[in-house]
Amino acid sequence: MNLSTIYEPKQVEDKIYQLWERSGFFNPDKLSKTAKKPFTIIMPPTNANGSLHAGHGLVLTIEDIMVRYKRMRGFKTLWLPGLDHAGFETQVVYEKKMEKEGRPRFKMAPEELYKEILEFTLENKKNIENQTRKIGASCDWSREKFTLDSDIVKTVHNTFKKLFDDNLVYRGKKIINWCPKHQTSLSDLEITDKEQIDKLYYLKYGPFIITTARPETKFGDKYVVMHPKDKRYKEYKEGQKIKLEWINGQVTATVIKDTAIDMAFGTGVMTITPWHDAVDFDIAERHNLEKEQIIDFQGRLLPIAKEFTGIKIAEARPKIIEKLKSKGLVEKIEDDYKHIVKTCYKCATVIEPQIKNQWFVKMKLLAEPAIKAIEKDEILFIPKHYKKISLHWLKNIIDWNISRQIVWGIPIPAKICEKCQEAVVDIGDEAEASSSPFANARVIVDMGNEAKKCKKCGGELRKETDTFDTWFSSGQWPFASLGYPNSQDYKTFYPTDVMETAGEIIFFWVVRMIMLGLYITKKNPFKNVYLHGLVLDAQGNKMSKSRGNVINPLELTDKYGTDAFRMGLIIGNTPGTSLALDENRIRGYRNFANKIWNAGRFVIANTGGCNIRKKPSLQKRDAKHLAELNKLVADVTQNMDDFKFYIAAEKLYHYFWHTFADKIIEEKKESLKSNDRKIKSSAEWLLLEIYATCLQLLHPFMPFITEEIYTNFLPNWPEKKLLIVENWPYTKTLK
RNA sequence: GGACGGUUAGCUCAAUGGUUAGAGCAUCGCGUUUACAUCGCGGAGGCUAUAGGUUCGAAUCCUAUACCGUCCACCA
Repeated sequence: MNLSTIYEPKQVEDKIYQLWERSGFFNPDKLSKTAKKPFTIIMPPTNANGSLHAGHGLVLTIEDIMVRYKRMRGFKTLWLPGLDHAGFETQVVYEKKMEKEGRPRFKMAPEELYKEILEFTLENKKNIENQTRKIGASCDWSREKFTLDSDIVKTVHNTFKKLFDDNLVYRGKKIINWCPKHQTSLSDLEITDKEQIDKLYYLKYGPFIITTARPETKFGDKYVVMHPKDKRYKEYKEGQKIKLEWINGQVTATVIKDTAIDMAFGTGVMTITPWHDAVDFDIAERHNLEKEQIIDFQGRLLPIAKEFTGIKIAEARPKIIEKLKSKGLVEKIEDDYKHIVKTCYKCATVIEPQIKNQWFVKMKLLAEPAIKAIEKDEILFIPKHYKKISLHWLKNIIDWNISRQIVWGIPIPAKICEKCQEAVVDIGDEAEASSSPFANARVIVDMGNEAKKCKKCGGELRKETDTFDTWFSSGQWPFASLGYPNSQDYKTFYPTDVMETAGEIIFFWVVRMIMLGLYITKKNPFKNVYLHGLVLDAQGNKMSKSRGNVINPLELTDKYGTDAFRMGLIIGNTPGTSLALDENRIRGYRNFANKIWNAGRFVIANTGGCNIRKKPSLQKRDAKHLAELNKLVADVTQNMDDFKFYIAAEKLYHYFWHTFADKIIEEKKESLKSNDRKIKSSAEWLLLEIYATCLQLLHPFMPFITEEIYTNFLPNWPEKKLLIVENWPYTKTLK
């Protein structure tokens, strides 16, 4: 190894990745026949709407470590990569792009928009795949899946049909979260609470004083609600009618008593707007009250507002108050009313609750088996506290709105009667599923055409235009991506072993995968859930485009090498806690890579004739060093099995640098000069043995440099393989 | 209002009830001995947030308090 004293990652990484890809060992079918026991990780499908960020770097590194370790342990190891169309997320990204280009989205035909986003996604695909390779991910590209592949769409449709047939899906006119900017409904998880200070208005409503922060919704209010036990209002009876003067003239109010009222808030009386408030909606449902829309889906007032019709609500509010003042209906106004408003998690627009016909999944029954599985520890969470968090959420679960009014997604395979709104789920004759991923993703899913007229009323049926919440399809990813129900892969690799993803999306994704997996396959989709935290910048701030502190992982791998980048992500990062990504640390691990390189140069130069398979009788001190190494192997193996990669990596770092390089090599320099053949050969064998073993142990963490040295510079001995499929040293110590 | 975390060296974080609580970065001193200056050797830096308790033994387990953070929740 007559090479430079500096390790040059750029001259190594691409070459080595190609070597691995050509070897075929990413594919479990190409591994040794002795590899029988499967080990499976399904990669969280990458959003196909941009580039990799540091968080992806962490996902790929952690999973690659697990996968490389298990592969070396002799498992039939599958790491299945995937891409997510990421419905709403991608459409938002694309709309922003269109906005910049000055092209309004809502003027575009849905098919056109779909086509453009598909093209955009395909462009990103190559980019993302190459970046994934740069991180060193040893995933099986031959099995790559995309959430819009026709076979995936088919699985998703079948699941939807089964839910519908089992009466677990319904189409209902319920109050939903409506984003006026994006013109779609959102699930409860896609809402961000924001604290805000507004005015609180005390208004005279007949004999009552009511409080509201949203006078613009009050046009249609005709129910006045109070707590049944409120003594202040005991003279008013349920159902009692009261004539009173309101914004646009006289109205008749009806008294309603409901325990949802907080007697301590304001005056203990409120009027309700069931169309635009979830609490009010519930009250109206309980008492079977009329509901009326006041604000349209663009956020403008409807004709019920008379002279305010067509005005945006923010603009209308002060004008309405002016009118109320002129009529003497304003009692007082508080300026510092602090309250929570719901906003769209993507654009921060204030959510306007609306009543709309939407598709919902009943979650209570689906949650029960998941609760049991988690309580019985059939699924283990790392870190443990996520068990409690999941259970708490599952036990308080509410129905899930799975329909979105966006084009970029899997169409909901249903028809709806124009007349009576009866829905038919019609998955029809789908085209045969294709085995080729992504390329065959279809723009529009073929729907069966059997149902033409409504069975109930004979009315015309129209195709549903809504698409699924993207999490509805990714919630089925473990079994869908493996080709449920008939494929050999599904039979071999499901249930999977580990689901590794960001703790942030535990409700969005992980828990829903458990529910849907159990519902469809009757099996837990995975045995372990490993959740990592956020990757923050060096100052501990969340990375965001607006803050301008986004770290591009590729810049770091370029600067310091992928191996150093990976070590920087792993060491000091315990599961579940966020990690401040400090460039200085990565530089430290680049130095470590260099240490490995130079120690290699020394070992190889001084052990030329040594055959590692022929162990000489060791000097006493050397035997002690070997015993110490074996202790390290046992410890590290245990750490790997316990998912404690941060400890394993740190131990290896320390052993290699401060024990092997600093002490053992220095000590053996004398022995290597010795004329006593016994002393010399003992030292040579020991150095080579320790060095080779360290390369094996370090390989999951630092795959490039270790493979490069192991394969290209270490002497050849019988049965030596590519490091990626070399036996994990533990198997040696077992003998 | 509920739930879940966290508090350890200047900074970022480890520590599987058991020697003297460890790393990296930063810092200070010394050192070019042909594997490596992307280096080596050495040092300084801690009442492990606070107060109790359990234990032969606690950073670690329990209780309370304080502060920081995250998530969930329908107060108009």
